[in-house]
Amino acid sequence: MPVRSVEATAAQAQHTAEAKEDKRAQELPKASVPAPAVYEYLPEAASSAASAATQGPVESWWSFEQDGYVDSASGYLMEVRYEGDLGRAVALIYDPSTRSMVKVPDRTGHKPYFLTDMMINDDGGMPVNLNNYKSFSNLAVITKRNPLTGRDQKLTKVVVDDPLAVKTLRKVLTDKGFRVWEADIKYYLNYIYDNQLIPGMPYDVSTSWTPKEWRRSEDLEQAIKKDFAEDLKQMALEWAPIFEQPSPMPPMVAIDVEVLEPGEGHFPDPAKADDPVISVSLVDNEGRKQVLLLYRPGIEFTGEIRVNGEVEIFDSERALLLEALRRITRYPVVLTFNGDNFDIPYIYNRLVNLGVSHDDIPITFLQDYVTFKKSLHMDLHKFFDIKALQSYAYGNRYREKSLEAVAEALLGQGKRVLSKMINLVGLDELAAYNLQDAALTMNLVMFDNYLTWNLAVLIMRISKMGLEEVTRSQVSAWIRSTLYWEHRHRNLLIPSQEDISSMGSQAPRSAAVIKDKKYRGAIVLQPPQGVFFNVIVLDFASLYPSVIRNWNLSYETVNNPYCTNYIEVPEVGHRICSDRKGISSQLVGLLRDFRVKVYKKKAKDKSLSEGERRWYETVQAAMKVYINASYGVFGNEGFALYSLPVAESVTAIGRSVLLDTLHKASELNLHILYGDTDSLFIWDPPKEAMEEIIRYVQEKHNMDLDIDKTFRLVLFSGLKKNYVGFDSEGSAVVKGMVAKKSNTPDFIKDEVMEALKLLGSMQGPEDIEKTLVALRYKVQEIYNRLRRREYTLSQLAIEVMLSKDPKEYRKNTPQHVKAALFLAKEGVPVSKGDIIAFVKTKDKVGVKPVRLAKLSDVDTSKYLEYVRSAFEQFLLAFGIRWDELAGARKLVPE
DNA sequence: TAATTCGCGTTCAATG
DNA sequence: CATTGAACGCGAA
Repeated sequence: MPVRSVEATAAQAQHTAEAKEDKRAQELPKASVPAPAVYEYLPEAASSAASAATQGPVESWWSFEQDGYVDSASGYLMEVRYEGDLGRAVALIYDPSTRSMVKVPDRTGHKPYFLTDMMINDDGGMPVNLNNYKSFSNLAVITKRNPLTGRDQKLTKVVVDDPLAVKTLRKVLTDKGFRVWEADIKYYLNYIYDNQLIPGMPYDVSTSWTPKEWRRSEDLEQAIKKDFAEDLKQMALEWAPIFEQPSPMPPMVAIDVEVLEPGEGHFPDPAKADDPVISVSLVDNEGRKQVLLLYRPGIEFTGEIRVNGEVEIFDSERALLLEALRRITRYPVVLTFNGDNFDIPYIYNRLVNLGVSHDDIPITFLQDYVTFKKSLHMDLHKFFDIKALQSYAYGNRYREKSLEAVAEALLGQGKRVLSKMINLVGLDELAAYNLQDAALTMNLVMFDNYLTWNLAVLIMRISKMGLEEVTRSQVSAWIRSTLYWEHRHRNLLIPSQEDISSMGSQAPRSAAVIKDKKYRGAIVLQPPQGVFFNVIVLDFASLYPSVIRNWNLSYETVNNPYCTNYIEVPEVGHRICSDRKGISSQLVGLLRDFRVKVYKKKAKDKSLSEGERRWYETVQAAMKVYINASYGVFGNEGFALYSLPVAESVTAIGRSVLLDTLHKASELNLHILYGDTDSLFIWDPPKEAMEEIIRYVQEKHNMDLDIDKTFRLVLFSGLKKNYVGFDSEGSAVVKGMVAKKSNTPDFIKDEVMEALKLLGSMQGPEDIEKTLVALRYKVQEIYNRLRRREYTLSQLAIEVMLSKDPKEYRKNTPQHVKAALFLAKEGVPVSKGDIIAFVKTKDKVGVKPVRLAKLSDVDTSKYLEYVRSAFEQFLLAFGIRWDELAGARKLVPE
């Protein structure tokens, strides 16, 4: 939803919505447990404002609070914004000594600008006259090194008074045929880059920025000087403090808002805010829990539910909202779950509807999100939607990005279930429900010693983006930002995509295996079919990042005609410059070395405290997210430094390293069973040969080949990316199998896991026979249960995610979409990202949403097919087909 | 405003 | 009605 229009709509709605003020309560709600306080709204500063809060326009409700602007500050830099009213960048600084947020408008005189090749005439005049443009400030001649040519280049800096003017003036110049650079960078990021600031770190700021007592570690600096590559030492010393400095710990509050629902199947619209807010909850990181309720005739405390928090009842919705807002904005950091799209705009528009002036509401609508004038807003819905974090930091533990799903997966705690429609529940139940949501939101940031918060802070420091930006953008924006900052650090011109693509050939030189892909990826060896005892899995530690580092891969080092010395990439033939170090190669190398040589060790160092170890664990996790994505972004057309030859070279080198290692392995008479991208499965190897191959890879390729797993037993189905390994404790590692997939019904997953226990108990080949007998019995049992309908609907449910809105499916209508459309018809809203649970039915459509289905609708034979394919995958390892095991005739139901 | 390719299983829908 | 390629979702790396 375009946030700007929210504001406009609210403004228009303003005069229609007045005079909706709730009548004074005729009676107080009945006494309940705990006894609620009934408040009349009394602002702290002026009692004369008390009546104003419930009638007529509010005069200076907000301005009696300090606006927070200061000339100088000392504390953690959390965000930089551009404020149009001031016409300046404003830094938000968290000051730990007062535990508050202050705002420091720029005093360094920084202004928006962009670069062009239009040079000033000898007489000082301009080839294109920009003086007529209102926001034009001045021109300056500067010199930057062009990373593509490797040469210094004179450029004209076009300085303006307003970031919007960058857009106008760049067009003026490009229309005249001049080239422009760095015109797409958001102004506040330019401010950070030009001042070489590191968000998340402490500063003293007044007319200039000075780092404030950054923590250093003597030991670490020694280690860097000793262990890091020559070209990275200086950079590493400069970077080290960002991993050592403790993270800021400001007071935080999580909030959640409940609104009266407009009717069955309809949801409140934040753009209109027609329906009253009936409850606002605040839960902070020091244990305070508050809930502000709206009095409604007929809705009372039942006394049945204990509310774990302070409860207050307001007879005026406006007073409730203003008071809630007053409390919320005292906190430097505000957390929500979906606050960008719901809670915050709702509060804003609702207050406008209730007659409060825009200027009196300390909420601000920025370009991409909604926040507070003097506090930061972190929307966890956006944060947990960041794919790189989902997989590398949270281990893919959640799939759906709802509060319910994320909290259940990460905290083991769900939302409260309402006993009836929210409009009708008693006030105690409403309060408990509302509080629980805010508490879950707070916990998602605090669990595991503030893992989420610390991750955000570390990524701020690495990416050089403010908290609000970093928690709302994907990994490619982080990497772009880090690289831009490094370009400024080295006085390098940031090239345009066109500069990069026109430098050398961008055409792919390898054919992808899958159609519609741009270039070839990794090798997957064909595994055998069978049962193998004693299997060692070797894998390359961070193969692709190591390739990027060792081969000096970067957008400016690949196919660069300005280079004199080259190394050719095997198979694809791209030429890698060896004259100088590539910037992304260095960044990836730096993070990789920090992670491997320092922080993975520190995370396990028993001489450190538990708290320190957890911090370093988070540090290494943040680095992992970064380096793992570093290859992929170069293959993404949307990435600012997109370079197909870089991505293609990475995979080509990866393939050649794997193949060479494979070749060496066979020379050593090692029996390779399987391998995928960066791994090799070796059958019962002699120890010496293993040591030999590890040494070989180290010397020949300068890469770490590690023993990743030692399997007592591996079952190969004969399919790629599909096997089960058992370690010495008998616990199973299942890869790729039907039984592992999230869209497989639970009863199958459970039954397969049971069966795997049988298999895991095999000690040697002699046990195979009797295991098969047990398996046969198990399958028969499943069949019988299915036939007798002993599994519940939820065990039979198939859960599939809508990758787009149901209406967007044009070519096909998959089953989960059919079920989703069914739900939509029943008034249940369904949209992109939702997980649809359905069962297979005997009717013509063949599917039904679980919540609308009965056990008798279920088509048993379809489920038997599912069971078959799940079991067949590991039966294949024994060379047995399903029919042989189950006896085909017996298993045809009905 | 978007990290990549490789591989498998199920289902849809076009084709005859 | 059988066959087949494409669409789709999900996982491995």
